[in-house]
Amino acid sequence: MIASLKENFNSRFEKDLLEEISETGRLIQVKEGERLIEIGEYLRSMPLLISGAIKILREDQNGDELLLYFIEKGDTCDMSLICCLGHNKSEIRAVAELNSEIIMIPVQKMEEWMGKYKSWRNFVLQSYHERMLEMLDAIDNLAFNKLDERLVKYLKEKQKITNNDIIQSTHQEIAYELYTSRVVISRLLKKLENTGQIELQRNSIRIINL
DNA sequence: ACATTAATTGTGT
DNA sequence: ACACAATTAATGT
Repeated sequence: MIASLKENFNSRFEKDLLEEISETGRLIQVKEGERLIEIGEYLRSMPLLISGAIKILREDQNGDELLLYFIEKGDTCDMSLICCLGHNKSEIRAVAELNSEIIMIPVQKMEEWMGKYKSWRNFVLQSYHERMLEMLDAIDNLAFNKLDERLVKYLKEKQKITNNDIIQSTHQEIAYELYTSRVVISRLLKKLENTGQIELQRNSIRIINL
């Protein structure tokens, strides 16, 4: 566990902290599609992502999902940070996008470390800041209805987390994540194909140049 | 190997 | 948004 921990967080955390993490955290493995956090749940530990990727979703009254953002290795889930600290219910759902490894840290410890380790405090604050900016960006895109931009961003993110130029999803799945209809996605993808940025295949999309 | 069905994608209204 | 055609994948016989 120490090894995988160091791989991702070595530069960020001091030695003592790394040790404490490996002592108190437990390493769990999740399979693709598994739900980590459900809306309304109380969180008693916070996740550090070692490998893989997690997607964070919001749900509306009808039970429809909207993709908020992805978490990659080396990140944590900021919503769960807030929930833990405030002892609130989760406002979001977390689903594993890929098979992933996660270290779960109990709330008490993370509170303790906030005072004890500067690197921990910085990590928390910085990732919180990053996510905040990303959220603002997402809100902009929603407000101005730039669906094509959202789609491009989605494709890029997916390319990044899978480390693969070929994206394995149907138009329907993408539409569901971006909260639109399949037809809209199909048309937008077609445009991107015509401008030579992607190549469309059945059940998959190849990214040429975004 | 073939036929049938279901799912995915493209397009016009 | 809806309807439908065309294409492809999945399944059973």
